[in-house]
Formats: sequence, structure tokens, C-alpha cells
Amino acid sequence: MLGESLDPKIAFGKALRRLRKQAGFTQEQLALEADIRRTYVSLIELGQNQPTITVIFRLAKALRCLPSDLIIETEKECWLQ
Amino acid sequence: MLGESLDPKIAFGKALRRLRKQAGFTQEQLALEADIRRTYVSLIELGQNQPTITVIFRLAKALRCLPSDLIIETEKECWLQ
DNA sequence: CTGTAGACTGCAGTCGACA
DNA sequence: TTGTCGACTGCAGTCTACA
Repeated sequence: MLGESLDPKIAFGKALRRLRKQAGFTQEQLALEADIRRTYVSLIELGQNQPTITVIFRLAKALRCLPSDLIIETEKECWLQ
Repeated sequence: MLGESLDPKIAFGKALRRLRKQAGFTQEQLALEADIRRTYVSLIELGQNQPTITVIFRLAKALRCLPSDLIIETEKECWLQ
């Protein structure tokens, strides 16, 4: 059977970390560009906090991608495996 | 010049209302399927509250669409005008 | 059918410091 | 470079009730 679908907040954290590294950013650089705190980026990536839509848009802008791209990557983490 | 980009939480509310009506749901039916409160759906659609990623995923499931589709519609409200 | 209102609980998000 | 910890503020999200 196919694996259980992953909690969206866990999946988002994994997707964010993957995209951040692809972009060659540290958590600190990403936080700076997204205007949020570095410690909060850490919590999100670890799936210990879930972002609101405003934060999702800020992170996408900082990563120079569309918010929908971030969500598409999250869906992959959620459902592909 | 192009119009100011709309606040994501306002844009999300507009997109949600549009998709909900397209699906032929009332706020109450949507809330029931998404397992959130009807009054909260109202607040989101009016842009008075912004959802977390968990709520975005629940709403998309209830609307039988992908979370990324919901965000794509939000981007349209944000940037196309 | 939808908006609103008040009061409430838990967590999103901040801040500073240290391993 | 990232995780963690404690303490904090504001808001996400609930509940009930009424226009």
C-alpha cells in the first residue's frame, strides 16, 4: 500500500529546506530576504511550526520562486512516498 | 504602472470564495468537509484571518483541488490586477 | 446563507543567548 | 551554520448566539 500522506507542516519543512539549499542560501540569508527570524526558519524546516500564507509568500519571494511552486514541492513531499 | 500587489490574505479569501462558488458549495458545506468552523470560513473569505498551511490543505481537499491550485488562484488575485 | 461579536485557548512568530 | 531554550506578544482558530 501507498504510504500515509505526510503532515503538511512536516512536508513543507522538507520542501523548504530542499529549495533553500538548491538556491544556495543559508537559513540566515533566507530569513534576511524574507524578513523573518532565522530561528523561525529553523523551526519551520524541522516541522515544529507551520507557516501562515503570508509567510509562505515571503519565503517564495526570497527564494525567487512562486508560492505555488513551494506548495507543489510540498505536495511532492506529502504524496510521492 | 501595474497595480500594487494585493495582500496574500485578502487574495486568498477572494480565490477561496471564487472556487467555493464554482464547486457549488455553501460556506457551511465547505466547512463541514474541511473540518473547520463555518464562521472561520467566513472570516478567511473576507480576508480578516489568514490560514495556516494545514488549513489550506484541508480546504483544497474539500474543494477536490490541489493545494497548489488554490495558491495559483491566489496568485492570480494577487498579481493579475 | 452569511456576517458579526465577544470571549476564549493554543500556537504562530519574536527575541536573546548559547551550545 | 544550525538547533534549542525560555519567555514573551499577537493572532489563528473555536464556540455560541443573533441579525
